[in-house]
Amino acid sequence: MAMRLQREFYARDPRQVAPDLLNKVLAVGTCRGRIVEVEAYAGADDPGSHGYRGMTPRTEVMFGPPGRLYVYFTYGMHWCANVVCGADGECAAVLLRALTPLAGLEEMRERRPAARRDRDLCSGPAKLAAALGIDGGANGADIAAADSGIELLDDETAPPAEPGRSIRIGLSAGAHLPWRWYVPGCVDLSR
DNA sequence: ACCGGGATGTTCT
DNA sequence: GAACATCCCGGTG
Repeated sequence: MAMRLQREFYARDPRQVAPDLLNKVLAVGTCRGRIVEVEAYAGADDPGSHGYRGMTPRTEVMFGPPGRLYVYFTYGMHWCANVVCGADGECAAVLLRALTPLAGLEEMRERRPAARRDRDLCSGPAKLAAALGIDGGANGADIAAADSGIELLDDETAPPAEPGRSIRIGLSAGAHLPWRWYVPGCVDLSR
């Protein structure tokens, strides 16, 4: 029996939440995927965070209450999804970087025609957002609420006892901070 | 396999 | 005007 993650789960430092999110399940409509790669973004301490220079219209959700989705548009064509963490007023989030597809694969293939194999469907932050149909309309969605169309579930698969850890991908500022976690050996990780 | 470049437009300086 | 928490395609070996 899969249980929705409660708000207290998110109301912590994103560097604690991030490894705990490994092997949790993201559900959007009939599509489901198991989280296998994440990155933590803190606010004031973190030059890699969108919120490093303070709140702007784009980053407002990141500074708000935990358990919401922060969805941003990048490179002129891609959406990426974060889970907002920490206390209300703090800037903190965890970027969802890769999933193992579990259900709704046919729908994902339709949304991601460029994916040649199923392991390419969700193996990157913009890929998984596209596969599950997450876009700007989901920004600010409260995934801890009972009536949320987007959910994070615990199906009692424990996170890896020894998760892989590395620096974050694609950053210039804050590139040295080792705030990426992943399921070692998983074939669905990003490139 | 690896590498290089183009797509595309919002956001902030 | 530059940067960007990316992806895809087409080249070469």
